Amino acid sequence: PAQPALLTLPPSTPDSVNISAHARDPVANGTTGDPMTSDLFPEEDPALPSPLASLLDDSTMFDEISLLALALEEGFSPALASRLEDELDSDSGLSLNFSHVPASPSSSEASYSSSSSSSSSASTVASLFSEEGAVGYSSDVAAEGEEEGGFSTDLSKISPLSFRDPESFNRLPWLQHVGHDHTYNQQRPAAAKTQKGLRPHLAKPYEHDASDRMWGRDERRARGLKIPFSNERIVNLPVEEFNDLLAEHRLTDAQLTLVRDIRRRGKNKMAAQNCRRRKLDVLVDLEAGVSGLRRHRARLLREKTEALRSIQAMKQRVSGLYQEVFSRLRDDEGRPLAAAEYALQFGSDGRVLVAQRRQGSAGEPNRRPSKKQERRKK
DNA sequence: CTGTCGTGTCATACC
DNA sequence: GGGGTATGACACGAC
Repeated sequence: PAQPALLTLPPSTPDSVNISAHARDPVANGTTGDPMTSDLFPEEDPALPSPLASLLDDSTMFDEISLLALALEEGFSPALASRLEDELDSDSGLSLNFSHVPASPSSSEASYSSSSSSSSSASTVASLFSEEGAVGYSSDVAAEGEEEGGFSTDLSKISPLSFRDPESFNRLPWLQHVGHDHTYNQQRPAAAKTQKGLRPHLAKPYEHDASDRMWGRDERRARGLKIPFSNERIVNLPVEEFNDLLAEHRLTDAQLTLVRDIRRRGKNKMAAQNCRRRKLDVLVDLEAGVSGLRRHRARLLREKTEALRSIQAMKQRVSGLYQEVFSRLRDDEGRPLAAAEYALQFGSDGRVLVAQRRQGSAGEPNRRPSKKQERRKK
């Protein structure tokens, strides 16, 4: 015998009357609108009147919950997942599947860059993506490039978060198959290409044929025009030294043009490499952001499901209390009230009224005239 | 044979 | 205005 003590009712007022015969007067049933009461009866189930009928309409809620449960399987539904995938895969020209990140600026890239790139562009990159943005592009590093490819084998420093560090980026295990060597401005031993036939992707100082071809082109042109210094110097020398170099040698217009072209192309080649690496960085960051948002979304869905369950439990509890209260009500002759004919109304002032249901309309109770009874419950 | 990838180069905009 | 950088677009060879 649970005590229905959850309903707090105000004292009886002059408006309060007991249920009587004329309470069932059909004439009065048509009127509505006691502003102090709210109609909370279910219209479709007179046998189960409930003050939270509208909320107890579970047809949508359960659907929602079941959908949520489905969505929670992996944080989101397959449909949403595929939609996300589609959105993510759209354009960009680059795959988002970074389990096999294809492009990898080689470590020797750093050796190829001039100090100038670490000033403006690198700082811009750093501000956008990482403090480490494009570090390592100093002429100091350029000296290290002499080690022919510069494939360090210090794997202990490898970290998945080291994408932005060109050195460690290149050392990532899943990138190690990319053995391109971009020390284009250095003379290479002819033997370098001989490794290609054995293990092309793992050959240490493997030189990309395309780069060889292109670099060789300028190299040949330079030789053809008898440029008296190396292309490496042409590209990597600081402006002042470069101008000094040009001043030292009396160059023809053709030579001058070629030298400036070589320098421009070399600079742009590095810029392109940096640009592509940044693009990959952006994609990595975006993918991390997507993962974070997916986790966040899954958490919110879990919380929502939990909240819905809680609401459902509360509704059931209230419904039970309603039934209990109603079952204890009696008319003037001591008979239990028929749930099909009467229902409880709850006023905003805390009053609880027994109202007669509207004739013809199964669920809608009569309001004002049926305020025949108001009882206190303790 | 075709598609993809990596790269160099060019054109262009911008600083 | 020259030099450098950033980036989209394109070409090309490798795979």
